[in-house]
Amino acid sequence: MSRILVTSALPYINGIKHLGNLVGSQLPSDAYARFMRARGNEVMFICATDEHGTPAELAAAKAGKPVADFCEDMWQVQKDIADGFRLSFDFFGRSSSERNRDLTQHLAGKLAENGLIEEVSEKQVYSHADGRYLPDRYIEGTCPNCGSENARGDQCENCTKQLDPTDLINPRSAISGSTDLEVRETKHLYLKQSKMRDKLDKWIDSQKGWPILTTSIAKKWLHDGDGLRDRGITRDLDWGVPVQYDGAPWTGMEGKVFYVWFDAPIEYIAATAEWADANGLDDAAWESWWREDKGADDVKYVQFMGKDNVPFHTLSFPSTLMGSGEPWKLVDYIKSYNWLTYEGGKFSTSQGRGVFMNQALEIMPSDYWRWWLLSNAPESSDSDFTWASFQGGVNKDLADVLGNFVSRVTKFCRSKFGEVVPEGGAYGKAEAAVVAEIGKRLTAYQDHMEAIEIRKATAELRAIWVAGNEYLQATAPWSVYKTDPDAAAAMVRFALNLIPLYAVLSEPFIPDASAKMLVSMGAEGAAWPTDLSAALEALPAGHAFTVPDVLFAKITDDRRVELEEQFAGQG
RNA sequence: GGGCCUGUAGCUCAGUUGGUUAGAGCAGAGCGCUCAUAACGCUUUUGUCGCAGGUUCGAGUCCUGCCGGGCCUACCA
Repeated sequence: MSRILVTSALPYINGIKHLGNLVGSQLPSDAYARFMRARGNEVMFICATDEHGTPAELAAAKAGKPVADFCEDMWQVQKDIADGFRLSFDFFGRSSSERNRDLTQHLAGKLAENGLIEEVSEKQVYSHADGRYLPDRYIEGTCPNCGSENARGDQCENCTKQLDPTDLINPRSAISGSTDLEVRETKHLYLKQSKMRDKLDKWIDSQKGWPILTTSIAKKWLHDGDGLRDRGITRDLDWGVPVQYDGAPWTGMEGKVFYVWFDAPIEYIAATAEWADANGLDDAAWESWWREDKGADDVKYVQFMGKDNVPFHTLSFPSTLMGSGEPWKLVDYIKSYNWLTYEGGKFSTSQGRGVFMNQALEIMPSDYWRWWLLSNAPESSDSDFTWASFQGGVNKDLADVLGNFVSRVTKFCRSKFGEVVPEGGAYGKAEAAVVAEIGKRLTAYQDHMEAIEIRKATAELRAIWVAGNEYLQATAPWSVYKTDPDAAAAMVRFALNLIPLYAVLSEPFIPDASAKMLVSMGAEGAAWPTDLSAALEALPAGHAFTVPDVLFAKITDDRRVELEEQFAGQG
C-alpha cells in the first residue's frame, strides 16, 4: 500500500468550465484517484477554485457583486458541478482561503530570506476611468506593425507580433474603452527563478518517464534565449493575498497582492490544510502529505493539468518550494493533456460553442460523459468531440457491450431460474479460459492505469466486458438449458459473477453504473480482485439478486441531431 | 521568426530499443445465435504507414528537405 497525493489543476473562478477543461485534468485525475483507492492505497485527492486575478474582479463587476461574494457563489456552483460529475475530491478548496493566504505569505517570506525575491520598479499602464492598473492584454489599440485596430498590449492577434503596451497606437482600455491611460512607475516583487535554473534543470532530468509534452515545455522555458527568466509575483490589485503583512520585509508594497499564479499552486497545499480543518484534524494530518520531514517522504505525488499549465508546475511552483529551503514535497509525476476540440473547432465561451459542464449534466448522465471523455482523452494529441462519436461510443461501449451483457444475463436467469444465483453443475474449461483471458486483460488494464495511460486502460476494460459476451455466445446456456439444466446453471452462475467483477473494475470510469450493478447483485462490498477465480465464485448458489433497470439508455439519431443543433453556437 | 507535437485502413487511434504476411475499435459486407437495450458472436474487404531523398542486410520506426494540422513563445489563467 502506498500513499498517493493527487492534484487536479485548479479551475478558474470566473465561469463554468467546458468539457475540454474537465477532460484535461479533473476527470483523469478522478479516475486515477478512484483506481488507486480501489487498489487499497491511501489517496489524498485535492482540487480547489483559483479565485484571484483581474478576470475574477471583472467577472464579479459584470455580475454586479462584490468579488468575494461572487467567488463564494461561483465556488458553490463549481462544487455542485464537480459533485454531479462524481469527482471524488477529498477536498475542494478555495485559493482565497485563510490557509492559502497564510501559506503564500509564509513561502514568500522564506523566499525573501533566501535572497530569491527582488524588488523591481517597472512601468504599468493605469486607467483612470477603470480605477485600476491594466494587465497588458487588457489594453487594446492599433498595431504598429500591421495596422490592425484590435491589437492587444501583449500581442497582435492579426500579425502575431509580440508587443509592449506602450507600442500601441491610440491605446485604450479593453474594459471600458477609455483612452484616459497613464503610464505609472510601480514597484513589484520578482521571484528570481533564474537563480534556480540549474537546480530545476537537474531536477527535471532526474525524473523518469514524464510525458514528452511535460518535459519539452519545461526545457524550452529553461533554455530558450537567456534561459529561465525572473517572474513578477505581485500585482496592483485589490483581490488577492496581500503582500503586506506582519513581519513582511517589504515596504512600499501596500495595496498590492500576490500574482494569482504565485498563490494558486500553493493552494494545493493549503487545500489539504483546509481538509484537515474541515475534518477537525490537526496540522500533522495535512503535513504528513506535504512535509518530507513530517511523514511525506513516502508519498507519491501526481499532478494532472492541461498543457497550458505546464510551465507553472514544472518551474514556478517548484522554484517556490525549493527556494523556501523547507522540505516541501515536490511533484513526482506530471500528467499533461492536450486540448479537446468541439466538432473540429475550438470550444468558445463567447460564442456559446461547445458543451459546458452544467449543460452536459442537464442532458446526459455523468457516466456517459466520463466514459466518452476518458476513452477519448487527448493524451497524445488534441482530440475532437463530435456528437456522432459521443453517440457511437456511448451506445456501443456502454449500452451494447456492458449494459446489454448485464441485461441478457440477469433476464435469462430470471426466466429460467428466478432471481437467485442458480445451483448445479460446475465450472470447466470454458470458464477457465475466460478467467485466463480476463486475467491477462486485467494485468494490462492495471499497468495502463499505473502509467496513467487512460485511453489504453479504457480499451482493456472494454475488452474485459467483451469477454463476457464472448463467453455467453460460446457456451450458449439458453440452448444447453434444454438438455442439461445443471450445466446451464453453472454457466449462468459464472456470468452473473462477472457482473460484480465488472462493476468493481469499471468504477473509476462509470461510478454510478458500477454502484447500480453492485446493488442489484447484492454485492455492495465487492473489492478489487486479487484472485480472479475466487472473485468469480463470490456470489454463491442461492444468492438473491434483482434484475436492474436498463443501465444505459441509447442516444437516438433524432436526439443526436437535436443536440448538434442546440450546441452549434452563434459563431 | 524560434521551439515542440502531429500526419498509419472511410472515421478515431495502437504500433515498444529499426527485424518475418502493419494492428484495434467504429463504420461496411457475409454468416451464425435468438438469452438480451434489433442487442451478441464469428469471418471478412480497404492501407505506395503525408511527399521526396538518405543511412542500413532490413525503416511506419533513424537522418535531411518539403507539404499539411495543432500548440507554445513568459502580464489571461
